[in-house]
Amino acid sequence: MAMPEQNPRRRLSRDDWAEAALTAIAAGGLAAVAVEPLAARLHATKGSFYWHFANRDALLDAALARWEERTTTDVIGEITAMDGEPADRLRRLITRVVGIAERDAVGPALLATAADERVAAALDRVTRARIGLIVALFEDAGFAPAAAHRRALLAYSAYLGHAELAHSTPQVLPQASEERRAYLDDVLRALTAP
Amino acid sequence: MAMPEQNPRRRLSRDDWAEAALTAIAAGGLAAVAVEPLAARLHATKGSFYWHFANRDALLDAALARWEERTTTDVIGEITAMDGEPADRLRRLITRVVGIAERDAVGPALLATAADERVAAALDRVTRARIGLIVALFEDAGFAPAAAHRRALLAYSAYLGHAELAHSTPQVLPQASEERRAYLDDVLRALTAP
DNA sequence: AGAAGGCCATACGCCACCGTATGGTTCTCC
DNA sequence: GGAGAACCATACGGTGGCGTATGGCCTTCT
Repeated sequence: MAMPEQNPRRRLSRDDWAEAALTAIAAGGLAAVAVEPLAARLHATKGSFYWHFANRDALLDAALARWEERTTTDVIGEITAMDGEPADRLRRLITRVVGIAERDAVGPALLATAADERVAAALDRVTRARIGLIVALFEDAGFAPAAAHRRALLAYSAYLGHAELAHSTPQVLPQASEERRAYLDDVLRALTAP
Repeated sequence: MAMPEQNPRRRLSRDDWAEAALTAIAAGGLAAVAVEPLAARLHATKGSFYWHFANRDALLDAALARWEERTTTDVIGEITAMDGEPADRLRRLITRVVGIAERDAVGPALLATAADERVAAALDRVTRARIGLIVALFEDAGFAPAAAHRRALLAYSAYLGHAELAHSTPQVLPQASEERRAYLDDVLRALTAP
């Protein structure tokens, strides 16, 4: 719940607005991206906004691009650059990515607004990139392509569902860190079963 | 995309409005539930709405209650009333429920609006009921309580994720029915592994 | 120092939606 | 077949958000 827009910075950048838009999406979905309320949160007015952006749509585009890069490019780069056993890499990907998902609510919010064309396009790219990464990991782990794809789909579905649970009804998820570890172990065991 | 509100029925019931609200939620999230557009779709005016409901909030409550009953009570009743091997019941639950999920977009839309108190409450009840059912199935299948709970969580996460994928980027899911069968087999195998 | 342009506040018209008020239809039941 | 209730349309004021216009400040460069 950190609100980085509090510091008394006078002049705002385009990125400040995009970031605020992402915060709004996480909090209330696409519909929550409204220029005037955003301006209020940033202690500015529409005058500032409409200098940086042509309109609300342009802001959405910028926010989506920002999210897409942050949640795909960065993580995927980190994992592919990693070495070690496939099982280890899978484990690290999961722990890493689950941590991110539990903090960031933008993804779930966007999934609900897949009706919007631009959102659908961004989701499509992100989804394929992520699944592609997981498929590669399973293939490295020795699964045949078709089987690897199925397992990757299952793994990614479980990831998405976990992210949803984490931000909608987190109480049902294991809280204590030992329980979390046991759960992760079990998930990995199931996902990598014969 | 069936729009059941087309038939030239003159007078509307409370349930007609609730149903239209659910359709709107599925299409555009909570924010899409707007009285006047809904009235237009139903070929009526606000005059009708405000006779049946006190305000927009009352409509949301009614819609949520309707969804909650439909997606919990009904399915759970059907499965618990079922007999047969645990594995069979699990399989039938999955096929049954995945079919529903792929058609109905209300769940994903609500997950994105968990910020709303009433939505959170409904989600909490639905989530617990569903997970409870799955836990019971895994226990019947011979898993110890803790392990059954972990597996149920994984299964339910996968289900949620699958629902998300089905309505946001369905292209990544297996399309042909043989592929779907192979995928389902693999998922069941993974979920019920040692 | 002063001019130019980057950055922002204020004020305005517009539209979509909410909720209310009020009067008209259309059922239902005797 | 007429009274009362159920149901609905129309019209209205209020609010919040979008986008534009315009003028002012603040920085930067010369």
